This record gives sequence, C-alpha cells and structure tokens, in this order.
Amino acid sequence: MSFLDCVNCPLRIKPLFVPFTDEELRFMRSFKIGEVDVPAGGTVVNEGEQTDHLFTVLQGMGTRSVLLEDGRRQVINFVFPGDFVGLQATLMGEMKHTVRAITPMRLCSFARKRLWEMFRDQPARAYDLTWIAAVEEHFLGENIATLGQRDATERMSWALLRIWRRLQAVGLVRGTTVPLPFRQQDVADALGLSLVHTNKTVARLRRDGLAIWSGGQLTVPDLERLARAAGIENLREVVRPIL
Amino acid sequence: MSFLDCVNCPLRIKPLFVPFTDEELRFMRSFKIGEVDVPAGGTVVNEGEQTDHLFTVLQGMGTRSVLLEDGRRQVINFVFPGDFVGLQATLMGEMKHTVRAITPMRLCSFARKRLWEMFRDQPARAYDLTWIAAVEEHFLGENIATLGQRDATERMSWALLRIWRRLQAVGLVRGTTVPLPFRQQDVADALGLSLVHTNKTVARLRRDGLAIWSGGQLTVPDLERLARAAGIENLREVVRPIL
DNA sequence: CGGCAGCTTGACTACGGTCAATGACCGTGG
DNA sequence: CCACGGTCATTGACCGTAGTCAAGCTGCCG
Repeated sequence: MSFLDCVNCPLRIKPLFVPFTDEELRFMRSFKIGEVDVPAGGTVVNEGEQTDHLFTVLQGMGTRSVLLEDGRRQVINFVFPGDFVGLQATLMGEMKHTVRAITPMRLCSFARKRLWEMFRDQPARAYDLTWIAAVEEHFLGENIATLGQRDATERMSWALLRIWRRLQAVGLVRGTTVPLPFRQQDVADALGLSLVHTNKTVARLRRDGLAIWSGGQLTVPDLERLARAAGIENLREVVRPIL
Repeated sequence: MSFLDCVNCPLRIKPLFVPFTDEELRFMRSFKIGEVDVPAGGTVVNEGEQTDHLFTVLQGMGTRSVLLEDGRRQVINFVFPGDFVGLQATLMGEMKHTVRAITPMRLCSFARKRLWEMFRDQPARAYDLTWIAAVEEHFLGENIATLGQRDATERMSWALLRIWRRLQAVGLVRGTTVPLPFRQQDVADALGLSLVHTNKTVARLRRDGLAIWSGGQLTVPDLERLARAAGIENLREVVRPIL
C-alpha cells in the first residue's frame, strides 16, 4: 500500500490513547482504506452533506463549525491529530457541522459502508467508537460550561491551555511552545467573543506572561498559573481510544 | 415482573424514536433489570462517581449540570422521557456531569456489567447506542452555537421552543401548552444568563405573546413566530433510537 | 402567622460589542 | 523593484446588553 500502515502509526502509541490489542491492530489495518490530504482552508466534510468516508486525523489541525442562518459562525471545537471525523454523517444521515482544515491535513480514511461490519464483527472496536463519542460529548459539555459561565479572560486562558495540553499529548510541543495556526477570528468564533475583544484578551494574557500567542506559536511559561487563571484544577488529559 | 414490560412501553412507539425490531424488543426485555424512582430534587447520577446502572428516562424531567470549582453551575441540557443516562460512567469510568430530577422521575435501569454483552451479542443495539451518543453530541453542538452566538432573547426563544417541541414529541402537549417544571434559575444556568436577566427576558416574551411561561406551564401560541425569534428554520425533531 | 423559595422590578454598573482607523506581512503583477 | 490589494493583527473611542445589588411580592408549608 502507498499509505501509512497502522503498524507504524506514530499516533496510536501516544499515552493519550488506549493501546491497540493485536486483534484490533490487525482489524484496523484492513479497515483503513487510504489517506486523504486536504489543503489549508479546504473542507473535510460539509454540514448537511453525507460522506462516503469516516476519518481519523493523522496530521494537521482544523475546526468543527456550524453556521447560523444569518451568517454567524460558531466553532464547536478544534480538531487535532487523533480526532475522529464523520460519525454523524454515518449515523444520522448527514453531518451537522462542517470540518475545515486550517493547516494542511492528512486523514486516515475508512469506508462508511463497512462501519456496520465493524459493529457486527469487532465489538471491541464498536465499543471504542462509542467511547470516543462519549468523550467528545464530555468535551462539548466542558465547552458549554465555559461559554455559559466564564468571562473573556477565563475563556481564553481555558482554551489556550486545553489546546496546549492536547498538542503536547500528541508530541507537538517543543519546550513550552506549540504551533497555533488558528486565526484570532477562529478562536473568537469558538469562544463566542468578538474579534476585537478576543484580540484585547490575547494581548492581556501576553502582557501578563500567562500565555504568549503570536506568530502562529503559543508559549505557556507556567501551566499552573494559566490553569489558575482559567479556573481549571484538573490538568490531566482524558485517555481515550483511537480508530 | 413488577415493572413495565418493554412490550407495553408507551415511549418507544412515538414517532420521535426509531421502532424496535422484534429481535431488539426481545433483547431489551431481558436487558432491562428494573425501574428506579427518584423524587423531585433527587440525584440520578453524580458527577465524578461511578454507577452500577444505565438508565432510560421513562417519566419526569431533570437537568444535566456541571459545577465549576468556584460554585458556578452550568446546566448542560435538560433531560426528558426517552433520554439515555449514564453512558459516560460506564465508558469513561466516571460521570462527567450530574443528573438531577426536577420532577419525580422514573427510569428504566440496565446493568452496567451487561453493556459489553450487548456490544458482543447485539450489534444492532450497540449501533443504536452509538447513534444516540452522536445525536446527543449534535444537540450539545447546537447548544454551544446558541450560547456563543445568540443574545438573551434569541437564547430564551430557542430554549423554550426546543423544550416545547421535545415534550410534544413524547405526548406531553395539551393544546398549545406543555408542563415546564424548571425554575427560572435552572434555565438561567442553562443559557448562561443571570437570574434577573432571565426573568426579564421571559417577561418580554410573555408580553409579546411569543411564549407564555408561568405557573409551571409553557404556552406557545404560534410556533412559527417563536421560531423566527429564535433564529431557527428547521422545526423537525431529530429521530433517534431509544434503549 | 412566620419563614422560605421562587418570581418580579428598578437603579446602577461594567464587560464585551461595534465602529473605525492603522499597521504588519505577503503574494502578485506592472 | 516596487506598488497594490488582500488578509490578519492591533488599538482607541463609544455604546449597549446583560450583570449586580437591592427591595418587594407571591404562594406555600409548618
């Protein structure tokens, strides 16, 4: 094959993910049908559409977003390596949000048609997929709590910390710095803030040395301090399966 | 048995839910191990705790909520008949939110230990459970869009409309009125608004005749008009499976 | 009757939105 | 080579939605 063999997948062995059994590894190698590259700015899946494929992000970052009728956009959350994409299209008949690539992305692809086969023959993998959905649900719940209860500074601290930790978990940290390719507008749409206020909030965190986001890089000198600003106590990332 | 036989379940035959096959019905009758009653104000499952049971709500309403460290509370969403409770505890090791009964609730209970058995022997039911999780994910996404993008009037219109439609779908509407047992504080915590502002917003909708919420009852004289105020185009409820 | 929980209303405040202008950077084409 | 236009980041001035504080009201239960 011309694409990455799951055997050599650098992602699945990260401590963020539940390790594969031999049986699972064998199945995933047959389940994976290829890879898809999406250029920066491209669309992975589109709200309202069906897709023939399910994906696991191998490289790159993106956003999940929905559009309100009047054009307002909400970024539901960010998409990082290891995240699963396309479940809704398969189960509910259509995607309920759009996934857009911010950096160039490479995704492992699976055939939608064979998902049922997985449920029938690989209950352990089906269980893991449900687990993944439950974890996603948990994250969205956290997100709701942030939008509903935290002010702008707390929101921004919270978001930057979560992103930093997530990227660290997939090995994208160098020292105290991770790449952060999103525009301020993307983060504004994620946090429910205006672009202007987002900018001013980022500037404040930068001045205070809590989180330095600039030039596509995010540096967090002191995790604990940022966590305190965000009102987070638990810094541990939730371990989850990966498909 | 001393509890409701799934054969006679009034919920599962509602058009809101995907019908059972005979095989599924047979399995569910064996999978259901009993019923649990929770008084108004009681706790169904607690954030941070494990549970021995999974539940499907048979009667009554409640809230899913998380507590921030400093005591602020966010209501993630509301719980209505037909909703599934406890997935996270089973898959992730602990509940990530609390489910509290607002009215007295009756829940069908299932043994957590037997969930794996379901994945192994009943792939169709496992598939449905994942489907349910995906639908839940979709709702949380909608919720995030509302908190992030809509102002107080839109949020309230949106929430009351969603609740009204959901209760109608399970047969709790009489004319244009449904029971609405939540306190204004509950809705305030759900919408990320202060109690005072929630009250004023409810009052405005009432004055304008868009939605009359008073005395534990919600009347929506004109769905279309309320939908317009909420910025919703699609009034159709998402059909989903039920366990 | 008193106390409590929940709802209502008014006065004041402030966080975050809107508007507008400017700056930094970059790719393209004259 | 540099001018131009586009995208994104930044900053200041002003404004409005929603938060806070405080008081009063209603209904219910002991």
